[in-house]
Amino acid sequence: MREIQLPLSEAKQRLLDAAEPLLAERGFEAVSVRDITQLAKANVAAINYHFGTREGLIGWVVVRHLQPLNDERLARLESLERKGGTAKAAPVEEILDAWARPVVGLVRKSSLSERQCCKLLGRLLALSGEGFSQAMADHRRAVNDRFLRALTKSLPSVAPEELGWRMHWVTGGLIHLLLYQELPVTGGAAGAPSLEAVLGRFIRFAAAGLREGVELEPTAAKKGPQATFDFG
Amino acid sequence: MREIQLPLSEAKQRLLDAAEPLLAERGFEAVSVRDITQLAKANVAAINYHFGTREGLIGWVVVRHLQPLNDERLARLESLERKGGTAKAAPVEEILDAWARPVVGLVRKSSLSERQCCKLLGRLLALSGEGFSQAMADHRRAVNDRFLRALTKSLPSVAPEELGWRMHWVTGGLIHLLLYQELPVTGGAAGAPSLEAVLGRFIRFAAAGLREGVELEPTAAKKGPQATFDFG
DNA sequence: GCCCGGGTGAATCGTTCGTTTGACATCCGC
DNA sequence: GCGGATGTCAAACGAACGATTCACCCGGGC
Repeated sequence: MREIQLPLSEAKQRLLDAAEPLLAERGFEAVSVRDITQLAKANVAAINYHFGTREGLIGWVVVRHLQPLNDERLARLESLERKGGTAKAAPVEEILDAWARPVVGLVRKSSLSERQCCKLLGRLLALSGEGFSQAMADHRRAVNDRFLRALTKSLPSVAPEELGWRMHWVTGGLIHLLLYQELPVTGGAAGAPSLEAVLGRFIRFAAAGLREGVELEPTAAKKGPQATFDFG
Repeated sequence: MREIQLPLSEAKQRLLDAAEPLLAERGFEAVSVRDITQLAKANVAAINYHFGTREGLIGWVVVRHLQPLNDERLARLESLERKGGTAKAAPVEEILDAWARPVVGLVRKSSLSERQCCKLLGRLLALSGEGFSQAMADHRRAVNDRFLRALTKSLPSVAPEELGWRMHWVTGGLIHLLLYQELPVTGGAAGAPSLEAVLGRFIRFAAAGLREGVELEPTAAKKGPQATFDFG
């Protein structure tokens, strides 16, 4: 499922680099091809020439960010499961860490500012699969399934369907965190905490929510039908 | 702060009734005045005549839904605090109930379908105060402050700033719940649970997250500076 | 030298947008 | 009956949109 990262022509690169901060700040609907080409110092026709349509460019932005995110999520989860062996289930915090933490790697690697990259990622995640290519949508579903399975193994006393709902809400929390990270900071006495710190606190919060109702001595797992659950 | 609900002319009413399902389904940017007037069987000029501008109409939609929501939230919280007296703090679940549950009342009362009303409310909450009138923004801030204060009283061992962050994420969860309620349902063995049921499970989940780190015997509250925190 | 394909440029296409205009309809107080 | 609000209507406005056209430039192969 992991696609090769084909090298972009310099022109495509420049157009994408111009588009991304605009899309991050204003959202996908509020950016015109003229805004992008003007910032990229290119001609209006350039976008249609290189990407076919405006939506084609948006699609590139989507895969350029969500593909690495989902790849890294999967890689961390697999590393986690390899480390623990097949028998032992990974702790919830570590699963959530593998799920949420890759964001900081993307933000670091991106040429965008931290604020802009977070906003862009938040907007992309908020799409929830709408308007994705089939391959992207399938990949996303697969990652969701893998994480849900890991969580089910880690929290056998919580019904898988309930875990799906809870991850759905956790996803909403992460999106809100990425989109409006600056919101709660205003007026705070201390300075804004770093993204890593906020994510750490978010993971603890989310883990507690996922664990709700779990006794210290886990009851036997009630194996329900393994429904496909798309919590994104 | 509670504004009088001034009666609308029949034309305004009809335009708003036509606009709301469209805005719910497609979002605020993807609905044109012609879409609205066509559905309302009115003339294009009607919107500008009755609401000044397109944004004026959107503003009416905002207050028509968020004002009652925030009013009901405050009313329930006050009723909760009256019931418990000034000394005892309300349980987290009940505070969250007062915060989240009013949406089902709005959905019931609305002429929109449950799905559309939820989507519209989700979109409105996702605005997070952007593009609100000053009065609406102030009201929202006041409600947030009240709830944060109540939670701080109920969970004195959690730093108020931390509670602000956690409510920020809970807000994201609620928005995601309202916007994509249908998402996790596909493929589930059982039918879709009702909105009330989902909200109840969400409240339990959120309460567990808010309580994270709280010991059974609460430690002494560390009174930090009461920063204004806008978690919406 | 020559051509030819990849790429750029200015200009323009047709469409849709929010808003405005001015003529016309309707109703109420006088 | 008549004048003046109060709305509604078709038509048109200017601006912005995504997309396209066509002339042009430039580098490597024949």
